[in-house]
Amino acid sequence: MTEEAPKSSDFIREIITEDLKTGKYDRRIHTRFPPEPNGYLHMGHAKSICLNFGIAGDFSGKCNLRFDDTNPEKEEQEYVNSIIDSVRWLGFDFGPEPLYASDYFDVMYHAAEYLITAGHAYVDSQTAEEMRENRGTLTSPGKDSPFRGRSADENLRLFREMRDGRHPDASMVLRAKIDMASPNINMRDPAIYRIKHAEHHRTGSIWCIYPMYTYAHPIEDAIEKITHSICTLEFEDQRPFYDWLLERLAEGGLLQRPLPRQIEFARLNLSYTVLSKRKLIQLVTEGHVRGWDDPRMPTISGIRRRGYTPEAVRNFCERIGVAKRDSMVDLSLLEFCIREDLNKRAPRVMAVLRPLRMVITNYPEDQEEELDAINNPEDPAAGSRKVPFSRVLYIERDDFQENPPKQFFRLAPGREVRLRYAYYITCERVVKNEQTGEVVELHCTYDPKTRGGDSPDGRKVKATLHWVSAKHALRAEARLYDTLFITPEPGEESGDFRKDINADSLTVLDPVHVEPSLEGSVPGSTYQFERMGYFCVDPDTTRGKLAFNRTVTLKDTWAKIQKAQK
RNA sequence: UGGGGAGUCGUCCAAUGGCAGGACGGUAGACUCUGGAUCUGCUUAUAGGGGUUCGAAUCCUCUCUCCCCAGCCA
Repeated sequence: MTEEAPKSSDFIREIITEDLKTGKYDRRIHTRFPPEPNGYLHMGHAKSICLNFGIAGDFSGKCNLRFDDTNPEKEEQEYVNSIIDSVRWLGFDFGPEPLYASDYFDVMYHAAEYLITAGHAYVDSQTAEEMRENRGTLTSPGKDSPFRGRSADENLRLFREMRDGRHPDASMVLRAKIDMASPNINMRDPAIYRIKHAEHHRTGSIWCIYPMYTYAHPIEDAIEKITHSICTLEFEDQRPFYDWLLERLAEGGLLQRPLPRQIEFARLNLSYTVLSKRKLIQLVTEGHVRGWDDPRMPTISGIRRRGYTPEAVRNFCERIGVAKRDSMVDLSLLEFCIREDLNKRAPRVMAVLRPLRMVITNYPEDQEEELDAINNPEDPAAGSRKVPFSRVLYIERDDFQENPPKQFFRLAPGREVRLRYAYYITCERVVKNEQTGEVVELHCTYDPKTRGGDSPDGRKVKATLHWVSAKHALRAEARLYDTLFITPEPGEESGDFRKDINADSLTVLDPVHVEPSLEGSVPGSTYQFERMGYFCVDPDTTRGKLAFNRTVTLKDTWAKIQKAQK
């Protein structure tokens, strides 16, 4: 079988294609996505997930979901659950169960004993401060620890005592013995095992020593026979150690070749948002948002609740590409992707967000009729539905102006417009609150001959308005979201991203009036509110009241004109 | 001032010695019972200098700028 080059390629897929050609890994491709369960997954992880699982798919390989759970103090089962959920939601299959680094603790421990025996590791009894001082600086070499010369026997004895709980946290640490003068600080005898008398979410209190990421990760990859270990740029300096460790272990016969290869790519940055676990956790704990799945959050659970689809996210990840240069992706691309997807699949409905009452004065008081409305012009198979019409309606407040500027061609006094799928109407009278001058109601007349929205005499109107029948409308709540931050790079100026938080990122509209066909909509279902945007039903919905999240607005030419005029 | 990376339209990604291209954005228009969608046009880039070559974004060289590394975090 000949491997076909994938359609969308990148430097990583090129490396893989080459490895396949040379038979380096016996024509086998195996990647992994290795999150630490210490937070919720976000869009940056989505990029990595799509890359790793995408490559597995492209090259008929496999991709493991593996929890990198080597630090019990920060990890929780709740995070494990949410991560599993997010990966599945994105549409990727890792089999019935994920894998866990903690399942390899025994192997890692024995590998450490081997390293000690072979003279490649030693127990250091320096304090953390002493270790830091002796590490040197970026420009000056480090100094050997006074404990560096301990015999293998003593090291082994001490390491076992560490394992057996005979020493308190931070009293000693196992270090790889490499070169304290290396220009690469990561090679200056990095710590590989530390003492932590902490309960692990999976191994409980079996262990009181835990491997460091630096040490654990290469071994995890090797155990799983990963071929290409793909990670982000900040691990680039770590690669020499990754290779060093695996080589030592292979030499000792603890691992078999071919060894996995680490490849680094640039992490995702998205304008007007933050993508770092530390910052996201802060947004949650400090109450800037309502939780990890707040629809304003760039977490997978957040965008999901916001109404994004897995298809849109995957498409986004494909469009942003993969490279090694630092970059900042425009939020507009993400929005484009979700509009593109929802345009094809979201049923259209009419909903009035900011209602203005309209009375059709020449429409009989007790008359009602049902008008045909198309469910999705992009999808003929979606069919049509009936929408009730009556004498009193709601239209959008923004669709009327008493003194319209030249480019405004919606409703105004004396002007005729179309009510979508209904009739042509003409504004005859504007009713105002005498005190405030606020427009409270419009009196209009309709042309019965235009039923359905077409004029037999061929006369044109410049605007079509959405509406709902007041009597039939369902009252609902709508949550409109704006970016969580007011600057493209939050915190860039001040150094504190919280200073750039958008105070108006959430607008709750209540009540909004939606057409009765929405009755009984279930959480997660998505609609296009015609002319307003894409909305999805929030889990907060109760039997009596629908709650909607605005996923994204429609492209709005009129808003653009208004903005340009300011 | 050590080491490791990276510099191509406003943004993201291509071009692997042979016409710098695509997408998003922006903009102008066509069409339209969503100021939506769709379609069309336009817009703008190889960090800088020197060199090799018939020919350089690509190779060599010098310079500049940006990012990462001094956790018993990952």
